[in-house]
Amino acid sequence: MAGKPTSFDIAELAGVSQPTVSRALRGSPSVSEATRHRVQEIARQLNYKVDKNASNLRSRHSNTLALLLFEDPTPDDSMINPFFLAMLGSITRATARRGYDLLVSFQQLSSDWHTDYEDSRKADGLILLGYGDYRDYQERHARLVEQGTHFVRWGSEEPGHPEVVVGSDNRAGGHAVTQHLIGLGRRRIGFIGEIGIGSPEFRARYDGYCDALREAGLEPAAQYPAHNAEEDGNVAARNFLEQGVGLDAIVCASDMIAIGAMRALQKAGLKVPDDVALTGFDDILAASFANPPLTTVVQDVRAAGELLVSKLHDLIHKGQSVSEVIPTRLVVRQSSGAG
Amino acid sequence: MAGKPTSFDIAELAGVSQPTVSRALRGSPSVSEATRHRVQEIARQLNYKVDKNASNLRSRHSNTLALLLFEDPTPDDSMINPFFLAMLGSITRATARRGYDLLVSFQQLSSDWHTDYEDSRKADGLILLGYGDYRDYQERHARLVEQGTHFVRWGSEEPGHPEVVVGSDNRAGGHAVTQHLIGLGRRRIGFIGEIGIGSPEFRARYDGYCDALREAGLEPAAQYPAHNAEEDGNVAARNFLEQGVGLDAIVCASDMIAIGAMRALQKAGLKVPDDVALTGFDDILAASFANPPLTTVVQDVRAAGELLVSKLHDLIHKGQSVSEVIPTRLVVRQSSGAG
DNA sequence: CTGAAAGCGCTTACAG
DNA sequence: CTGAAAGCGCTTACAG
Repeated sequence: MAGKPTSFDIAELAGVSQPTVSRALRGSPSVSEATRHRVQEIARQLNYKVDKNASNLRSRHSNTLALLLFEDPTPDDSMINPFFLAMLGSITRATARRGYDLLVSFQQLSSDWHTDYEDSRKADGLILLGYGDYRDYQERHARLVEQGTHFVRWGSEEPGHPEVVVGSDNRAGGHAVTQHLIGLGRRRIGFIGEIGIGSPEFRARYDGYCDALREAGLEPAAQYPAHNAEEDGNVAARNFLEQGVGLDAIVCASDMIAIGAMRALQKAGLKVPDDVALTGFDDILAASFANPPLTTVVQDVRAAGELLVSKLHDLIHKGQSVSEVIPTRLVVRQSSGAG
Repeated sequence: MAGKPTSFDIAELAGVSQPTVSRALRGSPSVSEATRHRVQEIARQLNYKVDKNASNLRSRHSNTLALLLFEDPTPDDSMINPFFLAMLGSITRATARRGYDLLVSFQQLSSDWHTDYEDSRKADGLILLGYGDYRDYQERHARLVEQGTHFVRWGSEEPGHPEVVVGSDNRAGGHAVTQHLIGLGRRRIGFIGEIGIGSPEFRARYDGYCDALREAGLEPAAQYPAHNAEEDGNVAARNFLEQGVGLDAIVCASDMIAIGAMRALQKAGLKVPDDVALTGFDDILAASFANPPLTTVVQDVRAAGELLVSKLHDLIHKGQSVSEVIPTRLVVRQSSGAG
């Protein structure tokens, strides 16, 4: 027996047929306990492992999930958004718990990702993670649905799309954090973050911000676009300052944006939170180390990973599942001026 | 043609044999350009993708790399070390650049990882990433070598082991940061971090710390163990304080440890850096947001991912490669009391 | 440059 | 409970 042992080698040693080895190793109930024990013992001794390519080919599923991470407009090689990195960790754990392998891939929105994984039978299903420009995404999305690909997406539900989406309650989060600032006496509250069609999650946070203001009889004071990057937050805050918009608080669409905005404000000699209160969204690790520490909205990353995987599992095995919105939670630290 | 198209479907439509389709799609030079064009065009129209399970089975390689992330003694479900998360991002990018798929898996040091991937032909090679307890690792390591598994490891080279290792120059990093503190006039400098056999990287940082002190005619003032976690750093610093060890600086074996130590010092009413200077290692995102921002040693994560993947590639295709040490770089921020 | 044949190592009917 | 046969969809000799 040269090279790696096969099921035929085990069969010969165990004195049974090769299919019986296959059944025994998979724990089929139609194999006698004695046979199963003998086969498993021999397999163990020979360090035999089932060839996944062969078994996947025959059984027509791979027991593998693919995580496709598609990134912002600026997919430079620098840094991945820390929130997605945390999601990646959580998803990896959740797939392992369910006995799947996980294939991870960075994607450009423009590439062929929509066909590459399930079509080539590398994966039984896809997890889509990213802030995608929705207009661009929609064509591909239609293809996925049409081809019967199993997939779940992280983000916001889009009306009229039957896909399974798991996401945070961004609107409630934006509402909670804005209400918190209002309760602390802030009145001229601005917002930093994209609110266009390409950024539905930021948009929902913005909508929650507007809701809270209107409930309090206030108006949105100002809004500046920014993608989820420190530099974008920095630039947006500088714009606020240059234009002399007098704000006493800024709700930022993400922690990275807030950290960038904080840098701009402090550089301009303003005190956070005394002159301007500042809040983030995500609760990435760095948020609690900002100076002052950032009041923010926690996204439950652990639940997110668990739900994405379990729903994809249902889609694969039961043919259906439903979207779900995960509650968010306000974390009050010093940047909002509480206490 | 029900279900997904196969190479036979393409062959029939193109009026050639099925092996010719296979060759044309792989860009074999022994196919006429006309045939190749015709086949590729038909494949595109039908949205045909080569079945990876079949091609892997036949060709006996998977074009997939597996990243096995094995974690610290306390593999709770909480959080993955941010440095490893950054490495994960970098490795994912590097594998994609080389056309490999990446399988990601968390491993317990105690589990069967050493056989599970290459043996089952899920991957052509393994990337091992983690602070492993070396004693535990060695048995498995021997098995990997013995079975001819292709693998590279992140970390420190171990004498007498022929494996390919990529890692930072931890000793030089520990030396540089300690020398920096000495240059600023600090004299009683402690160290927080494990230095046992199970933590070779922390140990190397410690050795560099000792080197720098001795060169300056100083002695290591104190050392406390800590794994790479905020809480461990916090506990270690509290121990220093309780025991009344008078220190004017502490070199921490990682940023997470330093952040925890900073919390303990500040809680005790000490000023960083005025009373005690503090330094980290890794340069995770949170390091620059600590208060005060953390002087630390940068590990070149991008180079790390690139080298791990290219060396594993060489191992797979040329049968050999060599270990490499990546230079580190000191980043001076305020926690060390400079400027 | 192309085709007919074989075979990678399994799992799945089917038969007993 | 077990086995003989077939076949998943490719790639690889081999022949021409």
